[in-house]
Amino acid sequence: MNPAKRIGIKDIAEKAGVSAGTVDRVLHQRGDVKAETRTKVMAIVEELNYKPNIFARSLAYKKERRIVLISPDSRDKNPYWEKATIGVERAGISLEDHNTAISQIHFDASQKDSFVQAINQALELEPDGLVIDPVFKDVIQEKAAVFREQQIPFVFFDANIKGVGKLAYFGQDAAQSGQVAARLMRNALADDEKVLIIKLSKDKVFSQHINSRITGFIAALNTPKSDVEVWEMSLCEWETRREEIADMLRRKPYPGIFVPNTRVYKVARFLEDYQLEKKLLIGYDLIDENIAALKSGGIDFLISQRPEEQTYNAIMSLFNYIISKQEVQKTRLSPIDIIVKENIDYYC
Amino acid sequence: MNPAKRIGIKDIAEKAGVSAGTVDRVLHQRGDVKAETRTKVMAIVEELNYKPNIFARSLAYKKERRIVLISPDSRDKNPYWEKATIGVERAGISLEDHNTAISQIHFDASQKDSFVQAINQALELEPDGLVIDPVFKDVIQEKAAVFREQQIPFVFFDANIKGVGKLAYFGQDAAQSGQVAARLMRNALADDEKVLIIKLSKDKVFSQHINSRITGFIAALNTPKSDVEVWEMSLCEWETRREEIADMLRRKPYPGIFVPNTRVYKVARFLEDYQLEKKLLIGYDLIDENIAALKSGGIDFLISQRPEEQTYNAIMSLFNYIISKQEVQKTRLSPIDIIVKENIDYYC
DNA sequence: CTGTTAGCGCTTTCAC
DNA sequence: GTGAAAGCGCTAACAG
Repeated sequence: MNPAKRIGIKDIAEKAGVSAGTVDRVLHQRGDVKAETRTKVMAIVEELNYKPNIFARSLAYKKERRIVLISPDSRDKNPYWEKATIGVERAGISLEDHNTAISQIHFDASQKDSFVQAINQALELEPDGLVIDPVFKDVIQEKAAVFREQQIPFVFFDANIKGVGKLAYFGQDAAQSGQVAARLMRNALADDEKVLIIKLSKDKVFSQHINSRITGFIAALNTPKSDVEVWEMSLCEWETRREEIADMLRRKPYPGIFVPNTRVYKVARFLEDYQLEKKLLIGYDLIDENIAALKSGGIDFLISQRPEEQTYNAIMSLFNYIISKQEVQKTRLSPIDIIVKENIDYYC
Repeated sequence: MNPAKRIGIKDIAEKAGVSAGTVDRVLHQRGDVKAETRTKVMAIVEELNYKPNIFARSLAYKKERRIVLISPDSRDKNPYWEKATIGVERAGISLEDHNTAISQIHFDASQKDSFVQAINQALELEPDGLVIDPVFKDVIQEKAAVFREQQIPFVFFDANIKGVGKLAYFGQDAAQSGQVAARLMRNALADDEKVLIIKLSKDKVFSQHINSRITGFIAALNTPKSDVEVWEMSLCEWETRREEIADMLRRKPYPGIFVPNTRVYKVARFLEDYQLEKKLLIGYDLIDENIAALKSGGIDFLISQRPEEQTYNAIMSLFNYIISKQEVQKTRLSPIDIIVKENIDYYC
C-alpha cells in the first residue's frame, strides 16, 4: 500500500540536523527546546506527515498508566451497569499490552456525598485520565476545575454536562430514541388507536434520560394529546395494585404500550398473566428478562443503548488521547438499535 | 488490575533454564528443538499462561506481511462494494504500524475465468493470507488445495463455501434477514393484507443471497401462499413497462412490499411518481438513494448488512491469526440492523 | 538546551 | 540444538 518506508523519529532528526532525543522533546513538549529548533522540527514533522508508531511508543514508555472510571454501583443489580462493566473489562484487556490499568470506583447514585468521595478517591490514585458518569452536575462543575488544574483529561459517559471542559461524551440521544419508538408505533398502529406510556421505577424517581425519551416519543407520535396517556408508578405500586390495573386495562385497552426503560419485561409479564390484549409493546435494553419476553412474543420491540460499547469506547478514546494528544470528537452517540425476536441474537 | 507484572519470554526462558531464543523457537516451531526442551517449555508457557506482547512482536518482526483481498470489481458502481472498500481501507490503516500491507485484486463477477485469474495473480504476490469473496464454488474447491499446500490461510466474506478449509466466514445470514423483514411486515399489516415481493436486477440474475432472503421472508410471514406474490424483472423491463406496472398496482394494491436487495429506491420512486398507495416498503442496504428515500418516507424500513464491517473484521481476524496462530471463530455473522428514518444517522 | 545511551519484549542472525 | 547479541521505533535518564 505504501511503497515508501514509513518515516520515523530518526528520519526527522536527521533531516532537522538534531538528535532523536530532541525530536522526542518537541513532540511531547517535554523539557526545554530552543524555539528555533522546535519550529524547525515541527515543520519537518508536518512536511513528512510523521505518524508515531504507537506500539514502539507503548513498548518504550514504561511508567504504568492509570485510567479511573467512576460510575454508580450496581448493588441493586441493575443489569444496565453489569453490561457497562463488561465494556470496562474488555477495554482493560485491550490495554494490558499498553501497560495501562483501569480502576473502577463506584458511588451511590442517590447520595451526592458519595459521588464527591468517589471523585476524591479517584484523584488520590493520580490517574492519567478519568471516565465519569456525571450524575451530579454541581459537583462536576466544582471538580472539573481541579481536573483542569492537574491536567487530567476526563470524558463523560451515560449522561452529559456541557461547558466544563470534558474531552468527549459517550452516550445516547434519549429524545431521539423516543422518536424511534414512535416511528415503530406509527407504522403498526392505526391513527386512532390509543397509546399508553408506563413509567416504572423503584421510587417514582425518573432520570432525565427517561423523561427525554418520553418527550421525544410524544412529539414524534404526532397524535392528539388525548390519545396518549402516561402512567407513573413505583415498582411497589405496580405489584400491589395489579388487579386494579388489569381492570383499568380491560375497560380501556391500549393497543400500543411504551415503557421508556428497562422495566418493560414487568409489563409484558403482567399482560400475559392477565391475558390482556396489546398490539405493540416497546421497551428498552437487552437484559435477560427482556430478551426472554421478546423471544416469547410478550415484547415486540426493544431499543438498545449499547452500554458495553459506550464504556469501551469512552476508555479507548481517552487512552488514545492520553498517548497521542490527538483531539477527540466531542460527542459520540451510540446507535439506537431496533431489536426484534428475529435479529436479537446478533446483539447479545 | 494485575498487580503481578506481566510475564514475558524471558521469564519462561529463565524458568526453563534455556535462552529466550529457544523459547521463541518452540513458540513458532521454527528450527529444531530437542523434543524434551520443547515439551518443558510448552509446559511452562501453559502454566504461566504466557501471552505474547503483540506490539513487541510487530516491532521486532521486520519482514513485511501482505494480505490480499479478492473481490468483484465495482465498475458498475455498486455501492455495496464501495462501502466494503472503505472497510478495507480502514483495516489498511490499522495495520500500517504492524508492517502489513493490504492489496486488492478485482474480478468480473460474471466471468469465471476472471476469478481464476484473480486468484493466480494473488498467489503471485506471495500473500501471508487471503480474503476472498468466493463467487465460483468449483474454482474455490480447486484452488483451496493450493492454498493449503502453500500454507496460506484464507477467509471468506460476503458468500460462504463449506468444507474447503477456510479459516472463517464473515457475512450475513440472508434467510434470517428475510425473517426480520417478515416480522416488520407482520407487526404493521393486518393478517389479510397482501404482500408483494419485487425482485429487481440487471439481467434477472439473482444471487443465492437474494433468494435466501425471500425464502426466509415467506417462511416467516406465515401467511397463506395466495397472499404473497413475487414479481421478477430486469431493470430494463422495470423502466420500460412502468405504465403497465402502475396499472396492475392500481387494480390490485399491495399494502406491503418487500424488495430483497439494494434496488428498493427504484420502487420507492416509482410509487411516488405514480402516487400509488402502500403501507410498508422494506428493502436493503444503506446506499445514498435508499437513505434519501427512507428520509422522505418513500421507504419505511431498510435492513443493513454492514459491508464495511465485514471486510474490516475479515482482514483484522485474518491478521490476528497470522501473527498469533490463534484459532478464529468459524462464522462471524454481522447484525441485521433495522433502520428507520429516525435512527439512520447513527448507521451511516 | 541537546546528544548519547540504555532498554521495552520480541525476532533473527550468527556463532558454537 | 542452542546461546548470545543486535536491533525494531521510541522514551527516559544522564551527561554535558
